[in-house]
Amino acid sequence: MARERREIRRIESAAARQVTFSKRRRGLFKKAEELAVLCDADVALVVFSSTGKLSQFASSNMNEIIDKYTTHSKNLGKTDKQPSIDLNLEHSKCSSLNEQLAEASLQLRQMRGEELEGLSVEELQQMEKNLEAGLQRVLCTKDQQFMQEISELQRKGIQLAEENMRLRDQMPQVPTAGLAVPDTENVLTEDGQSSESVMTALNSGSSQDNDDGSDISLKLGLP
Amino acid sequence: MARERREIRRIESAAARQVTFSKRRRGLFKKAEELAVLCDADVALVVFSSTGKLSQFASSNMNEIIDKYTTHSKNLGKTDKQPSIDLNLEHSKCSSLNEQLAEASLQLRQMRGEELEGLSVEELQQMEKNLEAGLQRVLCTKDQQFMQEISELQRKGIQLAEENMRLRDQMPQVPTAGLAVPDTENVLTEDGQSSESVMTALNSGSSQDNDDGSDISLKLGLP
DNA sequence: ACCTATTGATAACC
DNA sequence: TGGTTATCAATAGGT
Repeated sequence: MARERREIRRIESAAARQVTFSKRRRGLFKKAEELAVLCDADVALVVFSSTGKLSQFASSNMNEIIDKYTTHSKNLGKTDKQPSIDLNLEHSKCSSLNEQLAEASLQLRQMRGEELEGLSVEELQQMEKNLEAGLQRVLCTKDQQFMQEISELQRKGIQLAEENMRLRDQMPQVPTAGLAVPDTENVLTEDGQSSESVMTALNSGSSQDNDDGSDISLKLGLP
Repeated sequence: MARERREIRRIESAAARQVTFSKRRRGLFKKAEELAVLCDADVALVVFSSTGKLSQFASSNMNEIIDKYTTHSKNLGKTDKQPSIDLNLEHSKCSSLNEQLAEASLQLRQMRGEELEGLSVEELQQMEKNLEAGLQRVLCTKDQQFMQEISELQRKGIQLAEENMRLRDQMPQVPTAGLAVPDTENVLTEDGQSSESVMTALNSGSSQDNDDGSDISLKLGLP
């Protein structure tokens, strides 16, 4: 319902998923409340985000509604009893967690290339796709961090060069023979960065495009 | 949202209320499911109509979600006492499992390239290595399965060809004019598969080649 | 149950 | 996270 129709399947980008979650959750809760008010219904809504955060809505009292629900569904489900309901709950939760954990670690092992024997060709192709996508994102992130580190080093280098220059100025008796010191070039900006360092960072930043053949050359514009 | 705006307050007419309830309930459940799918969230929705009829939706298992809910809200809501040592044991087991599960799913998400922001360059490099290794093994396994499938198909093809030859020997009165082999085509093999089904399998199998560069061409050495 | 004018929700962008 | 806008989706009222 917006600029463009969206397919109803898991949003891959974690950031986009989070944004959509916030917006749609708000909408869902609003509609739940409207249904409760308009139609005099008893509504309970529980949502766990993919990061495990809980949101809830209940038109009356959540626990009452849950009780009412369990009572209703119990009529079809169970004749079970004795050993303390709480303990049963905990235990089933444990089992469920155990299963989830087993599944998750199987997936992890498979992503590392272990225990692939039972998989179909289609599943293998899917894994290949996922691994390649993950690898791409990892490479991207790594490159970004490299670039960041480089910018930082460049900044420090220039700072040092300026310090250097100042020191030389204070010692006019030392002859600055040879290649050195184009002096007045590095002019300080407010925050202490020189205009040159900013330009260098910009240039290295735009050179990022191929996956891992990053050939970043580090040049400290040393005087 | 329609011909006319409707105030959000209880609908007095029972008939109109019922109609609106049906329509809006459907919409609400749809949106609940969409949120669950799009955002990978765990959603539970329980609705009692004003006449007491129950409707429910749960993205996974209703009881599990309710358990998770009660556990969560217990942590904030209550000064609960000593719920028996057994229960404490179970609970600590649960917590540990929960932590492990959280860790495992974080790793999975990171292998899929999400939530990489906090990682150091070293960690990223390690992940890159793992992903590449996993990818290699997946590709290997996939190729093996392809080859296995191909061998199997070749075996069956040869079997069929032999069968074919035998049949022709037994029917010398049929002139093998041209390429066509009318009506005697569907001859059962030992395991009950017809030759036609095998040919179909061969065709569909060999059409898979362009995603990883393996271009295996299948030739049945037909007599 | 179906139809459509209209309102409401929201995807993409900032 | 919160605001804006162009679009898509839900639905109120009528048939």
